[in-house]
Formats: sequence, C-alpha cells, structure tokens
Amino acid sequence: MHDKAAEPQIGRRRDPRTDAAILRATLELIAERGVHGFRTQDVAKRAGVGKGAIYRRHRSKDDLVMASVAALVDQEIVVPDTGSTRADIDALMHEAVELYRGALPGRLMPNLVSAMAERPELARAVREGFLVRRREALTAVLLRGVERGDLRRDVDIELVLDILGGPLFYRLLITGGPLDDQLAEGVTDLILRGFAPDKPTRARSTRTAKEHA
Amino acid sequence: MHDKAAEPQIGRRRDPRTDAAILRATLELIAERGVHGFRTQDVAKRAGVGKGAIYRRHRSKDDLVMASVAALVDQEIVVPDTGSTRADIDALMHEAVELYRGALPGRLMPNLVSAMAERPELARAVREGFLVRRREALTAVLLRGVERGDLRRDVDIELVLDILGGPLFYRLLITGGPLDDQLAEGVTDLILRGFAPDKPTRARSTRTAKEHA
Amino acid sequence: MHDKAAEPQIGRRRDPRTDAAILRATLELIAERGVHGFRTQDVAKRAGVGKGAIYRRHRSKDDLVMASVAALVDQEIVVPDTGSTRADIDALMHEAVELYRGALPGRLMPNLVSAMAERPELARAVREGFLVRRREALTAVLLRGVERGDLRRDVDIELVLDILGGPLFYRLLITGGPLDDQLAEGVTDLILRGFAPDKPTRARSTRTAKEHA
Amino acid sequence: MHDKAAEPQIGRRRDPRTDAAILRATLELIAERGVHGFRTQDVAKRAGVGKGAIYRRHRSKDDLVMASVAALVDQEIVVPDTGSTRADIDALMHEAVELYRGALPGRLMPNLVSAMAERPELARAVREGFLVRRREALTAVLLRGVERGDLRRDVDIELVLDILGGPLFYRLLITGGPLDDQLAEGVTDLILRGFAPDKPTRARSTRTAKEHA
DNA sequence: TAATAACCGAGACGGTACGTCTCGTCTTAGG
DNA sequence: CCTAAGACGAGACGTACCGTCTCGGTTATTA
Repeated sequence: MHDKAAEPQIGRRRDPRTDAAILRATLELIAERGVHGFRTQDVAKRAGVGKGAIYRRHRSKDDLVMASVAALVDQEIVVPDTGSTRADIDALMHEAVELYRGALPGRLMPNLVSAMAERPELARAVREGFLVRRREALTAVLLRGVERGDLRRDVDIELVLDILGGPLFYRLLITGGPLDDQLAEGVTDLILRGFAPDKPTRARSTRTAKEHA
Repeated sequence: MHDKAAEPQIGRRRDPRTDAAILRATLELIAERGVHGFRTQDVAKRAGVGKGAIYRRHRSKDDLVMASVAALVDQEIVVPDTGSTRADIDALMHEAVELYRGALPGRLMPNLVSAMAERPELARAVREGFLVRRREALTAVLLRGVERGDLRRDVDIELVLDILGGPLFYRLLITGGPLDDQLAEGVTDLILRGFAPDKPTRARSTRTAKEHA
Repeated sequence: MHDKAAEPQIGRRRDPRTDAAILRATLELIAERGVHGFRTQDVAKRAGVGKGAIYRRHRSKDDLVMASVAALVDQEIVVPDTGSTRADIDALMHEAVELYRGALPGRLMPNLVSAMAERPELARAVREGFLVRRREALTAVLLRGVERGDLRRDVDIELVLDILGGPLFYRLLITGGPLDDQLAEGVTDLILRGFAPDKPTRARSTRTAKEHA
Repeated sequence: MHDKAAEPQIGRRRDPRTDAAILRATLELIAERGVHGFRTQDVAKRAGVGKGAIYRRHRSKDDLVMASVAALVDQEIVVPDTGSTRADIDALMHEAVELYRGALPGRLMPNLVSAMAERPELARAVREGFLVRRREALTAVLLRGVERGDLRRDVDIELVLDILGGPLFYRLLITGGPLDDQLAEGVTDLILRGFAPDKPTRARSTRTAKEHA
C-alpha cells in the first residue's frame, strides 16, 4: 500500500470496494496478459476507476502487482494436528503444492522474486507477511514431531524448513519440474527418515516405514 | 546472436571486442539494476558502442539478456571422483554455493528467474545450457553412489537433485538465508542418510555418522 | 452565479463571506499565476473553503473567472462635466490610465483577453458589464463636444472611442510601453485637433474633406 | 524553438520536414479546435510523427502554439514608397488589417497576449521579432512624411505608432469591432490631419494651446 | 425540541491530457 | 559494411487537474 499512515479523519474516505476492484482487475489482467503485458489504463477501465485511484493507493505499476499478489496470498494457515507427524507435514506440504500450482501464484512468484531482489523492504514484507506464517506452522508441527520422538532432538529446524520448501520453489522458479503430491511426499519422507532419532526406537520407526509403504 | 549466418566477406569486419564489451556491460547492468531496470542506451554507453552495434548483434533487449547470460554460464563442469560419494557430492555442492555467493550470479539469478517466467525460450536456454550440466554431473556422482552401495537402488534421482539444489536457490531467491558450507553439508548429509540402503543398517550408518563428525 | 434562482427557504443559508472570499482569492490567484495558471484547489485553500462551496456557486472554472472579473469591474462611472471638452475627456482618460496601471487589472487584463477569445459569453459580459459604461461616458462627453462646436458634427464616435482606448490597451497588452498622463493627453490632443470643425481653417479642411472622400 | 544551441555535428540530424509538419499540423488544429481544444497527440498523429519529436523541439504545448504563430507571422515587411505619405501609411495599415482579419492570427493573438504577460522572454521575442519590423517600416514612412512637410517636425513617433496600431488590436482583442479599411483609413486620416504642420494656420495652434491651458 | 434540509471543509472519485521515457529502427558523417 | 551519435514513430507511464460525490458535522427553518 502506498500510504500506510493512519487514515485521515476528515474528508471522503477511500472506498474499500475501489481497493478491491483494483486488486481484482490487476490479478485478472496479469493472468490474461502477463505481469508486464497489461496496462495501468486497462486496470482502471476494468475496475471502473480512474488512474488516480490506482496511483493514490500504489506508487507504481510494480507496486500494484505486488500488492495484488500480497492480497492473493494473504490467507490464514491452520496448524494441522492429526496425531501423526507425517500426516501433519503432508497436510501443509500438499497445501503449499496446491497453492503454487494455481495459475496466478505460478505466474506471479517469479516476478515477486525479481522485485524482492531489487527492493529489500518488499523482500522483508513478503517474508514476514507470508512466508513466516507457513514456516511457523511447519515449525510447530516439527517440534511436536520431536516431542513425539519422530524426529531427532538436535534437528536443525531452519534446515528442515528450507529442505521442505526449497524443492518446491526450485521447480516452480527454475527447473519447471512438476509440482505434485509425489514431490511433497518424497520430501516429507526424506525428512522423516533422514532426521529420525538414531536410537533403537524400533517400534516408531517401523510404523513410519509402514505408513510410507 | 542475431546473425548466425556466415560472416559477410566484404566491408568492415565486426570487432570481437565490441561483442564482448556489449555482453559484459549487459551483465553488469543486469546485476546493478535488474533485467527490467537497465536500458539499452546504458549498455551502449558503458560498452562504448552505439545502439546500432547492439541491435546488429541481438534482435531485442530480451535476446541481449539471454545472450549475456548464456555467455556467463558457458563453463565446464568437472565430475569429481574422489572415491567417496559424500566427498563427490560435497565438492559439487560447495562449488555451487561458491558460485551463487558471488556477486554477479547472486544478483543476476533473481532477475533471471523473472525473465525466464515470461520467456520460455530463455528458460529453456538457461536450463539446457547451464542447469543440465550441473545436474548431469550430480547424476553421475549419485549413480556411482548407488553402485557403491551408499544409496538405495530405487532412489528417485530427480527428487534428489531437487533436494540438493532447491534449498540453495530457496535461500538465494526467497528467504535470504545464508549460502554457506553448513547448508551444503546439511543437505548432503540428509541425502546420504535418508536414501541410504535399508539392510546393512549398522556398519554403514555408523560410517556415515563418523564422516559427518 | 450558478443558481440565479431564488434561494431555497429551508436549510442552512449560504454564507456571504464565503461568496466574497472565493471571488477575492480567485482574483488574487489570477493576478499571481494567470487565468490558466491557477487551480480551483488553490482558490479553495486560499479562501478557506471546500471545492464544493465554489462549485455550488459557479458552474465551472471559467464561470468563476468571469464572476470574479465582473465583481471587480462592477463600479460606477461618473460622466464628468467641467464645461471643457478637453478637460472632460482628460478626466476619463486619466481615470482609465490609473485603473490599468494598477496591479490587479494590469495583470488581469492580458489573461482576460485570452479567455475572452475562447469564451464569447465572457467576452460579452466584459464588454457589456464594463467597457460599455466607459464608452457611454466618453460618448456623452464627445456628444457635448460636438454640441459645443469643439468637434465636427460628422465625427465617427466609434472610431474616436477606439482611438482613445486603443493605444492604452496596445501598450498594456502588446508593446509594454508606459501608461502615463503623457499618453492620455497626447491622444486627447490628437482627437481634439484632428476632429476639430473645419470652418475656421479653410484651405486645410477642404483638402482633408476631398482626400477622405 | 526548444534548443537554440548549435546543432550537434554528430548523429542523425533533425528532419526539417518534421519541423514543418509539426508546425503545420498545429496551425490546422488550432484553427479547427482552438488553442486549448487540441491535443498534442493529435498534432503528432496528423503530422505523422511521434510525440517525442514534438517535445524535442518545443518544451511545452504553449511553446508549440507560440512557435507555430511565430512561423506564421514571420514574413518580410516591405517599406512602401509611393511618393504620398498617406498612400504609404495606408498601404501598411491595410496590410496589417488584412493580416489580423485572417482566421488564424485572429484566433492566436489573444492567446499570444496572455502568454506574453506571463513570460517576459516570449514578450520580448514577439516584440523584437515581429512588431519591431512593422514599427520600423511605419517609422520610415513617417519620417519621410516629416521630410516631405506632411507631418510636424516635432511629432512624437512612438505616440503615432501606438495610435496607428492601438485601435486595430483594441478591436481584435477587446471590443470585437470590425477590422476593415474604414478603420485603417480613419486612423490614417486622423494622424495626417492631427499632426499636420502648424505653419500655414497660426490661429489654430494658438487656440489649441489655450484649450490645453 | 426534534426533524429536516441545505450548508460547510476535506478530500476521494472518474476521466483525460500532459510531458517523459524507452524500445527498436533509421540516418548521418566517417573509418 | 562497419562505427558512434542521436533523431525517429510508437505507445505506456505516472502526474496534474477538473468537476462531482461522499463523509462527518453545522446552521437555520419548519413542525
């Protein structure tokens, strides 16, 4: 958003429907013509607003794109609690796969990456406003896994998070490989196996192996 | 290159130093201002050439970007063969970490990602001209690991490659986390442990643990 | 004025101080920045009112300009009657010189001219509401001069009026020459000499009449 | 013109046909839609050029209008020499009347006036580049008239020039009165009669002196 | 006294022209 | 035919301004 300052108490208030219409039109146009293929004038026309209304809210076209993406991904994350560490991780991973397999995030994420590289404050906003929530949810699940004896006590949580998320983004952004359940399950499986406690905790590891089979 | 056809035999010949200066200036400017943030005019000025010289060689700005990147990544990859699967993987991973920690590729990659998303031919060029070679080197090492009994015979090579590379790009592009040896070794370690053959449980895992320590 | 209709009998009445403040601010801003150089928003700010208050009174910016000018020039003209034709003309001419030498009308007039050229109704308003009164006063004086025998009976009053007023505006608007008493007296003198009755001077008036015919 | 500086010696030269096409299109559009009623984009389209070509030559729309006018009025003035002072003055006056009666100058002059009031350097340019030539031609004719004995030796040339030109502009800009031969001849006649040498008629000058006192 | 209606300042709104900027091409004088 | 410099046509961008509308609140007349 352009003005994060508190709303002025006098004068006509900004119409929230205009806010929404602008973001909505932007997302539609990005999906139709690509991030650099649409015109601000088209956004204005489709949203039924003037260009001024757009630029009052977003300081540039890039900013508009970013805000639209942010609005799109601004959703609650529920920490799953099925009783099974594997099932919990799987739930979050499948959710992520679903999200990025969608048309819009798939087209937007690459541009977001480039914008983040050039604008640190945007990078911070995306990380703190979006990634952190997913990472916190995963962290909660992983810590329960440790408590439950499914994961080693000295597991490097940061590393696990990057291994869970990395391949997903790698395929989305770089290799173009498939974002599917197989990926999600392959990674989850590796984590559970690779970071399983060393000890002779047989019963549990057996169960894990069974679930995999 | 714009004209791959045979060089004309008459008239003044193109100066190869001009070719190089253009590519070099382009890479610098991409790193400084991003793929969409630099201007062809700037490339001309920095390279000390006219815009004509650029467009005689590259048919568009995107083409110029592609050629520059191609020139950058056009380097040999040696497949390491130390006798130890872990050491071989580590060698390749450390090399990659070194590469992306460097100034130019590190700043180039985020911009490249966004450009790739919009230009499939650029994406293909980058994948085939650059990634594929690293992946093939890793694949060779992994297959030797399988032969050697360090990895399961049914290991999903594609998945392993994505798990090896994913976290690296994830930190570079998204989280901003550190690109260091700890990351490289953590991932290598996980792969070797997670995809270790099941049966000969004890001896091997012990050895693996030792190597890690 | 926007609504010439009778004031509504219910609701809050328009504040006459607001009426005046708007006109005053408009005139100041026209003088400062020209007819096309000021903004309605500036008028509102300087008058301490909202834009709505302006547009409730004037249907457009041009209308506002017109009303402001009308308010400015809405002044009585007294027809002088000293007994001397020369003194009467001089009185009116000096008054005019004084008026246009002043800051506001002097700066307003050039802008007004351009606005008049594009808006016939403004031109008419200025002519009828302002010029006509001066011209009528002069006409009265001139007709008395004719009766008194100071001017020829067949004098072209319109032409005399334009010769009296023209040089004044010419200097104000075009040449930038001085608006001073010397100008006023020079023109007055010429009129009295050039349009003096023929009789007392035989040779000359005959020749003039011939040439004119 | 935007850049009065010397043309750079290297690079492509500005196309003089583009210069002319822009001015031509501008004049046409002014005639069709008025000075403020046309759009720069329309000029570009009609001239078959890009907006850049316009703004490379003229720093603003107003500047473009002015340059167009300047091009229009940039014509040689020939000093007439018929042997008759009256005929010489008449020739110049009729020429001026013809000029300002035309559609374009008639529509442009008012705007020029307003622009001159706001931009002293424009005012100077118009005066020195255009008015001065007419005034010099008239001055030459008047001085010959003095030599010839048709005008008083002590005639105030500046005043005469303003009386000759003033009524013309007054009607054009203010009163909207007719610009016709009658006006030209009436003014010429008055000058010749009013500034005729005193000598042959002593009584007159005495009387005039008395009235003035 | 309460309801009603028009006023008020502030400022967001839709619309539209402006002037800037960049791309990829073309033109010039020269190597 | 190459080169550097820079003008060219095209068209999107972000700004500025107009005249309208909305907001919370005030003022005056009617009921």
